[in-house]
Amino acid sequence: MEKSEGGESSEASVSAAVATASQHVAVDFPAKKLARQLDFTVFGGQSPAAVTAVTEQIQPLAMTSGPQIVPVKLTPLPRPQLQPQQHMVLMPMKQTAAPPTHPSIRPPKPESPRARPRQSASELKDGTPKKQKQCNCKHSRCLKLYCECFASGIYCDGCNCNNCHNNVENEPARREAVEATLERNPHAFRPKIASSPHGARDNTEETGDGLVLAKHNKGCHCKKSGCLKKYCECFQANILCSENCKCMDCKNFEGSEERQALFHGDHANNMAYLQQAANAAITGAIGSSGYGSPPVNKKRKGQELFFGLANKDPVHRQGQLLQGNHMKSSVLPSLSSIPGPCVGNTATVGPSKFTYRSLLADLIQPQDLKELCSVLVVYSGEAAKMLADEKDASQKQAEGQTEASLASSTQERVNLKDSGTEKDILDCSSSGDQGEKICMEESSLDGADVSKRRPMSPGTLALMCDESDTMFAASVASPNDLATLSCNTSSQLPRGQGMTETYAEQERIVLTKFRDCLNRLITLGEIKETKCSKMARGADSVDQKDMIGNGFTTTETRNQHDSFNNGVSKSALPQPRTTQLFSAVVATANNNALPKVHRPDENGDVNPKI
DNA sequence: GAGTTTGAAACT
DNA sequence: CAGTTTCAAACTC
Repeated sequence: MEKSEGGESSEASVSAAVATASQHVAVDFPAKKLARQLDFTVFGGQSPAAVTAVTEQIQPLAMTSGPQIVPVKLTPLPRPQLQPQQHMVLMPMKQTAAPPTHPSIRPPKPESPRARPRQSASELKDGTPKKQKQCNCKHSRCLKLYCECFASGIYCDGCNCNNCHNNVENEPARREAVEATLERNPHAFRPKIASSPHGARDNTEETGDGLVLAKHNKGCHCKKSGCLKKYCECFQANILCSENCKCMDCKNFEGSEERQALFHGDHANNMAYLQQAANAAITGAIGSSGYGSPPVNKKRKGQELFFGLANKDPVHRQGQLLQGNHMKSSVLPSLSSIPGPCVGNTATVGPSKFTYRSLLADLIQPQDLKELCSVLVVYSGEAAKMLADEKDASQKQAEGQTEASLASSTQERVNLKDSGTEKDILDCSSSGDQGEKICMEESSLDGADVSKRRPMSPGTLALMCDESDTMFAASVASPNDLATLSCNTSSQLPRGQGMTETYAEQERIVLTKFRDCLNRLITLGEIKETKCSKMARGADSVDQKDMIGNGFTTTETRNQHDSFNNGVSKSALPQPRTTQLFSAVVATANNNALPKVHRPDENGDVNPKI
C-alpha cells in the first residue's frame, strides 16, 4: 500500500504521476490572490491576516500536540477515521452568516468536518467503521476537494494517494490550496449536511411523520442513481433529499417504497445508518453551522419533470413540504448560533425513524460555559500573579538584595499561591456557582495582592468583564471589591515593559486550558458515541424510542459523564453535573502545575494549534 | 482487481 | 451561469 503521507517517500517513485501532477500545479494553484475578506463573525476583524488565520485553522489536528484522542469511531485508532459527519471541529473558521464553527483542537485526524457524505462501504458493513478512511487520490495531490482528507480538513495519513501534498511537509502548498478552495467556495469546508435549527430543541427533531430534518445544504444533483446509492450525497449522509436538491427521479424521500425496501430489508444497514447518524450527530454537535438554506420550498426538477405537478408522489411532496415548513418555522434565531452543546443538530435515520441529536447535547449547558470562563479567568489571574512575582524577584535580585532570603521568600509565596491556586480551581470546579464565586473572589480579590498584581491582558479583561456581569452581579457582598478590581486592573494596564509578556502568558495559558477543555469535550462525545454504537449493535430489542435523543436516557448520559469525569478528576463523589465537565480541565491544569506553566515552552504550544 | 458508472468539483 | 472536463468514490463484473 503506497503511502504518500509524511515524508513523501513515495514521491520519488511516482515520477510519471508527479510529472503530470506538476503540470497540474500551475493550473491548480493560480497566483495567490489578495486575501479574501473572510467573515469571521466571532473574530470580527477581516484583516489580510484573516486568510492565514483561516487556513491555519484548517490545519489538521494531527499537527496539534497532546495525546491522540480516540476519534469517534469505536475502535481506537492512531488517528481519527474519516467520517463524513464527524468532527466539525476541523472546519475552517470562515463564516458568513453562521457563527464560526470550531477550530481544530484535537490532534487526531478527525472525521470529516463538513459531513462529507462519502464513506467507504467497508466502514458501514456492520455500522462500525473498522478503519480510517483513506483516500486514493492520484491526480489531485490531495489538495482539492476531490480528496476526502483534504475536504475534511485533515492530513492524509495512511492513505493510498499519489503525490500527496496534504501533509505537514507540504503545508505551504496545502495552505494555498485551502485558500484557493475557499476562494472558489467560502463554504467549501463547511458541513454539507445542515440539520434544522429545529433540532436544537429536544423532541422536535422529528415530525410526527418521522421526517428527517437534516438536509444537504446544497442538495444533490443526481440523475441516475435515484438518490438511493451512495453516489448521492444525501443518501450517503442518510438524509432525505430536500428542496435543495436538484435530483431527478429521486427516490430518497419519506415514504418511498424503493427506499423503504432498501432499508427495511437489511437490518445490518440500519445499524450502519445508526452509526452514520451518530457520526452526523457529532458533527452537528461540534461544528454544523446549521446554515440552512432558506426554507423556500423549491421544486425539484427531477420530481416535477418526471411526475409533474399532479404529483404521482404525494408522500414525497408532503414530506418535502413538511420539511420546508419545518425549516420555515425554524428560521428564527436559534441556538445554532451558539456552537456546541445545546445545538441539537439532528441527523435522523430516516428508515428507522430515529432522530439523533448532538452527542454532546446533554453534556454542556450554558452553566458549563460560564464555569469554564471562570476557570480560565482564574488561570489568567494566576498567570499574571506568578509572572509578577517572578519579576519582582528578579528585580530585587538585581538590586542586590540578599539572594538567599529573597529566593526563599519568593519561593514560599509561589508555593503558597500554587497550593492556593490548585485549591481554588478545584473548589471552583467542584462546587458549582458558589465555588465559582468564591474562587473568583479569592483569586482576584485576595487582599494586598490585588494592588500588586499585574494587569490582565485586554482580552482577559474583556473576559473578566463578562464574568463580572454574570458572576459578580449577584455578589452584593463585595461590590466594592469588584470595583476595586476593575480599577486596579485597568489602571495598571500599560504599566511598563513586560506587560506584553504578561499578556502573552495569560493568553497562552487560557488558550491552552481552553484547548484542553475542548479536547475533553470531544472525547466525551466520542465516548458517548461509542456507547451509543454499542447499544445500537448489541440491542436489537432496545426500544427505538430510547434511542431518540442520542439514544441515551438522562441516566445513561449522566452515567457516562460521571464515569468519564471519575477517570480524570480526583473526585468520584457526585458532583453537580455542570461542574464535572470542567473539573476534567482543572484536573489537567493541576497536573500541569500552573507555576511551571509560565514558561512558554512548557505545557504545550504557545499558540495551540486549533 | 480491473473496468465502469456516477456525481461533485473544477474549469471554461 | 451553463456546459464541459476532471476526478475519485461507488459500483459491477
